[in-house]
Amino acid sequence: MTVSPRGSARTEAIMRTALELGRETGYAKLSMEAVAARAGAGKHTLYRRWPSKGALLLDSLLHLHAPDLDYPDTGDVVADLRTQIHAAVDLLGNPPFGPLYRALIGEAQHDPRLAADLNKRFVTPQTEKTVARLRTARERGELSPAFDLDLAMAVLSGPLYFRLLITQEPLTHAYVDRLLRALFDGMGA
Amino acid sequence: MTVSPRGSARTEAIMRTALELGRETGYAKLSMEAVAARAGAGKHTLYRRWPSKGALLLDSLLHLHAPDLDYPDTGDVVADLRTQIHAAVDLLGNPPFGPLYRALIGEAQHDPRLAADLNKRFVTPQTEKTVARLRTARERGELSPAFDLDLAMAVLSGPLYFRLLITQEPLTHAYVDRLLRALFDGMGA
Amino acid sequence: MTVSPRGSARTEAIMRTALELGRETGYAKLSMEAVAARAGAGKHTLYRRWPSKGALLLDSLLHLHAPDLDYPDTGDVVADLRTQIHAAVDLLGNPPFGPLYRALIGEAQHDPRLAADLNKRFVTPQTEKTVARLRTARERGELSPAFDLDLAMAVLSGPLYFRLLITQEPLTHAYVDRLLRALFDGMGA
Amino acid sequence: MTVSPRGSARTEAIMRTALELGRETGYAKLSMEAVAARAGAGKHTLYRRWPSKGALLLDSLLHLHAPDLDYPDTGDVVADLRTQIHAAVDLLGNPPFGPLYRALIGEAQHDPRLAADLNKRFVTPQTEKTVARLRTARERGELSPAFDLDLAMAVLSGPLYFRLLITQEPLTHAYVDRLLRALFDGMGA
DNA sequence: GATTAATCGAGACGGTACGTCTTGTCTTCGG
DNA sequence: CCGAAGACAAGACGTACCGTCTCGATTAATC
Repeated sequence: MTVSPRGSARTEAIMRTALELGRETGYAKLSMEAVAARAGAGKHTLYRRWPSKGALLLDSLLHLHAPDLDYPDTGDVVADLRTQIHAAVDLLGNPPFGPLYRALIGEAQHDPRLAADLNKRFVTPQTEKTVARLRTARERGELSPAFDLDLAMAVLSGPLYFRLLITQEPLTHAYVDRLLRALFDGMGA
Repeated sequence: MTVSPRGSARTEAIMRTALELGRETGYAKLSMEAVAARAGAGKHTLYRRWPSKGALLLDSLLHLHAPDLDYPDTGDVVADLRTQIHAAVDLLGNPPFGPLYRALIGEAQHDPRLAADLNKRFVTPQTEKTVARLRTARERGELSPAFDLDLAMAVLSGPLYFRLLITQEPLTHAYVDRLLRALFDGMGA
Repeated sequence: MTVSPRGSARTEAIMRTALELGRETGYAKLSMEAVAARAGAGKHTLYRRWPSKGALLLDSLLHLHAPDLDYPDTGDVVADLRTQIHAAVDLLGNPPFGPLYRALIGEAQHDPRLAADLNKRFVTPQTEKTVARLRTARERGELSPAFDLDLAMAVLSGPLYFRLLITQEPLTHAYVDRLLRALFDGMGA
Repeated sequence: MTVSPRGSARTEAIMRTALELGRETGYAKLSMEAVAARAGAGKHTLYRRWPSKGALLLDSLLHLHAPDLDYPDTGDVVADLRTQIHAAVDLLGNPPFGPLYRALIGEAQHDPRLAADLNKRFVTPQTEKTVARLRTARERGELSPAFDLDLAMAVLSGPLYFRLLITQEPLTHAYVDRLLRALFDGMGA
């Protein structure tokens, strides 16, 4: 990608401003107009780079809070999952990432392009890392050959997103641990 | 001269119009203005009843598609959950309820009052019914005394909402069955 | 509990409230709605009596500040005119009558019915009194038989209204005296 | 795609539309909304230029009917005044200027900023021209050194405005002539 | 005194316009 | 020649009044 250094500097400044405003006023009150004004940029300059405020914010979030959610591999899959999901939950459940991420998912419900982007650039990579770590464990025999990797992923993520988006209860480490126990030790039915 | 119906007649007519427009144009393009115009109502009449288009749509959805998601009790808890969650998934995963419900959850991400309403009037009642049915089963000894009711609820709901809101994969009966099997038979870890 | 007065008592109370509000907020911010609310009256009760806020205010002004602008007849026409026009100018040039009267004339520019009422109930009676006093003087020989009564009237009133409505300079006794001198002694052309 | 004219072209088009609508529907029924719609302009574009419909109409009237009321100087002050006031009366007493001018004066009664503008941009310049012509005559000795210029001005204008705004009798040349005669020949008191 | 009939308050209702805001496109002009 | 600055059309926002209309509750006049 051949962007002039001046261009990318401009781009970064705008993204920084977007996050700043997002943090201050919340996503709902954020407008391309306001970001342009605050950043001292023309609106055209924003629209040239991002098609919507959702795209701008997604980009800003990923560039400036580039989440480092890579999996450790200590040999103990449960411990590794625990480590990593605790980190994920700390990221998603707290400012500044959390509220903006929630807002982006909200926006994505009426904007299919944003939904696709969000999936492609954040959700899918994360889920794939988790599935990959589980697969490694299954290959090593830590998990039964019939272990349903995708379903396990969903059982871990789903309840967290449900809390984040629906009930808005806090995402705690304790809750993650309950989920892991249920997943690997069973519900005791 | 045409007399405007008062009170609840007016209210219902507006809600019907709101859903109609919601179905036609989608939530994003819906405006209080348009609903008022189509319903032949003054804007004030809408704002007198609902503080936002989110509130209007939530109300419309619940009044006019009053979901009948009561649990059967055949004595077999797994079969009963299956019956009921299949029904829930048919409702949430298809028009007209599905898309509008998704949109409302989206809107709720920037509107705390709507989020609270959504929980109070739809989500919480549904989860409580599920938890109640599970509790009955536990009291009868169908489930172990240590069975974590809330967690089970979350394991069933979470992945469905994750599909609905994040990955937008279809909500199938088969997927529900996979979840139920995982919950009651374990993951085979 | 609260007793609603009927008939003319109600009417007077509303008029009093109208003037009160007019004084406080100015004519522009006055609304039938506000008068009704402040007076603890239904809007219907106002519209039953007056077709517009202009009509209400005109009525209120004339009933509650019933101007006593009758002419003295001391035998000296100039002195009598002077007395009376000084009084008129004190009324029109000062609160509460002045500002509301100005506003009514303003409103009358887009409301022909109000214009007609204003003329019939206030302006014409006043001019006729002046003309009558002048006619008496002419009949007594104080003025020449060719003296143009209507024109004299206009020369006295016109400049005062011009100040009131256009330049908004104060209406002073001194200015009235200058006008009277010009009228009776000539401009010295 | 149609390109919207910018700047002064847009401004003129809007003013033309405003007068057009003013003529058709009258000032009272005129709305910023309607002007914007008819002109194919956004409402913001109107509000960017004028703070109120009064300001818009005043501007429109002065730009598009720029009254040419300059005084001739034939050496005969009475004849010159007569010529010029006849012209003024033709302008003020007839459409399209007359009714809109009346409406503006009406509006100015509740809008001090409009009142100030009206004075500054129309009334004062006209009166000053008249006073200047009279002053020239006084300096030449056509009028007595004691001749009260401002008062003469008021005696000529006042009755005309009185007719325009209060009694709504027509502004005729004959009436102007009566006024001039009274002013220069006296009332014959 | 009981029964009408009118009058009242309260405020819902369909409308219209307000003045503000944001969106995404298009122009202008300075560096 | 690019980019800031912002003009522009479009149209929704939420508010304010308009004048009409129900709705019961009071009140006064008639029986």
